[in-house]
Amino acid sequence: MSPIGKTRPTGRDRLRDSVLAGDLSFLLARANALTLAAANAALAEHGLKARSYSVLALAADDVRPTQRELAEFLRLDPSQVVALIDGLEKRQLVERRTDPADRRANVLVATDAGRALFARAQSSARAVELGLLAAVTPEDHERLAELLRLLAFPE
Amino acid sequence: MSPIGKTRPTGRDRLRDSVLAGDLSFLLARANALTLAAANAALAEHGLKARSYSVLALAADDVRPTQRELAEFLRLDPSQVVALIDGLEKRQLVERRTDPADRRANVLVATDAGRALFARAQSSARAVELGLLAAVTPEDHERLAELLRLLAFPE
DNA sequence: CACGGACCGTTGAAAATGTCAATTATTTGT
DNA sequence: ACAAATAATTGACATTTTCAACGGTCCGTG
Repeated sequence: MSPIGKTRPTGRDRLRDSVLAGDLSFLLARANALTLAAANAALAEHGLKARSYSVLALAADDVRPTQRELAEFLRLDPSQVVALIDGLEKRQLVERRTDPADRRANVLVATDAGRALFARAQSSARAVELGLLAAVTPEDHERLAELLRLLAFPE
Repeated sequence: MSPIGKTRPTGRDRLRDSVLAGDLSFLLARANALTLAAANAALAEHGLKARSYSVLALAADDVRPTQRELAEFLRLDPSQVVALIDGLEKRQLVERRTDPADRRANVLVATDAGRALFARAQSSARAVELGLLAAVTPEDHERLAELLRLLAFPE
């Protein structure tokens, strides 16, 4: 054994060998930051951001979520959901329908224009996602999604 | 084949079967949101947040990063790094040393108090991380980290 | 050597997001 | 019928993000 302690990689990216780089929270945060930036850039041409895209996706998917469900699913404050839907509704992409089963609640549905825009936006989003996953083998795509699901939806 | 279209899970969590739930960006965002909240809660007792913890970690690890390196590594604006370091420096956890090789740049080093606090904070952070990974098998921990690294550090 | 252009950290302002408490309308349980 | 709980909304406030401008320093070229 050499008596010398840690050999310090003096190169470009010494930081990548720090303890932090093994930290799951950090890796998640950084991966998320890059992904989010790429997604927002790609969605901009459709006048969307990741947030509004998510809301539109759920509306277009005929899930008929209430605003509360949206808030919890997207981890947003209910008041942010209000603003988000206001924006989409003003553009006629989405409509609030009062839930017949509970007149306090609104259920979100997409208009035809909303569905059309979502279809276009989705293909942009998919393209970006494939680009980000370039270094990951196809079978690992699903593995990654599975593992993330465990973190994203703890029982 | 049944002529009926999509069978709609009418249960608690129909949203989890939506197209969005297969979206990597969404899973990353949600996993990150939960993880970040848990980390912040655990770090609060040490007067830290995920951000300041990350900075302290790099300082304590003797990586001697410049502020610019910190900004890029943590995906922050350089001005945010200034504020972050100001906070830690005021608490004497960290010091700015002007880089002898480039007097424009500051290099960040941890004080003894900073190292001590980091050691304590790190064990809180690890405990939280293990809790979040409860549903993931130990060998998948590393697999997940590997996959996230590919996203977090595209060559 | 001197100069211009690039780069580092810092400041400050503006925009976007996040957090929270209060309000109205409705539901639910008793 | 009533009290407590819940859905959406509003408005206030804090935190975070984003950006442009500035002084000090470095580097390459003339």
